[in-house]
Amino acid sequence: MKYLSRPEEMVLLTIHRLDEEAYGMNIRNQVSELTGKYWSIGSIYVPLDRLEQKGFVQSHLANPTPERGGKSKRYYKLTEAGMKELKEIKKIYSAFWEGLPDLSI
Amino acid sequence: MKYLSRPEEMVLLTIHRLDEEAYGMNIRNQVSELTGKYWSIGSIYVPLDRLEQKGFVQSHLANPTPERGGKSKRYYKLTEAGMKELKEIKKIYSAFWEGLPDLSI
DNA sequence: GATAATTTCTACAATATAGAATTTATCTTT
DNA sequence: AAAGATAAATTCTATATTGTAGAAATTATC
Repeated sequence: MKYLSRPEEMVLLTIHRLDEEAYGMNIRNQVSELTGKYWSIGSIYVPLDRLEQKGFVQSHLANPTPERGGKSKRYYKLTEAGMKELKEIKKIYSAFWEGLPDLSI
Repeated sequence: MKYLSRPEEMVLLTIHRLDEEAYGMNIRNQVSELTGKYWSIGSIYVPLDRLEQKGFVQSHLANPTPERGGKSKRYYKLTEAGMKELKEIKKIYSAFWEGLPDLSI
């Protein structure tokens, strides 16, 4: 795509928002909350993988926590490129939305 | 998709912006101008068709004009559903962007 | 051993993107 | 004034990429 797709953008913004708490399931919860819709596991993890492939985020596996349950959390953070991409898309976006009757930003 | 894709959104906003002058080639020119990038013919017409299938725009073929050249223009306008969709996406979008360090809307 | 929280993996559906082909009007030339 | 050249626009089609769902696997505590 020429730009971040919408799910990619939502996930990327959510990683930024969650900061130190940005791991898969948490991201999913936050996206669900902000949109009010159901997001399948894949609809979060697949974009996450692709964002990492494109160099917009970096991840690392954390050590197990004392809470019950499974695999270690994989934490994500934005890279410089990721931040730059967000700024780019915000600029373009504003150009499209500005000055429209009934819809000004 | 859960929401308008980004190209769909750009095309839809541009139709709204161009108002009475919203036909394919004109939409393409405007999108190219606002993004500063190349947009192929298909990358405009395919989303246009899908927007119409989904009921977000309506089109009609105009009569030939006195200028030289080919097929009649097909003009597009937003439907009620299209306008509603834009408002919906704007609301969601704001929720994701608001209150972020370095990126507030 | 059961259960829980998380990630990994995989398949299929939908959308993005490019550009050739087609259509149909005016322009140009004779 | 007819015939071919040219131009503006749309329609069509194929391939690449992205979206979406959920089963399977992993690994911790109860």
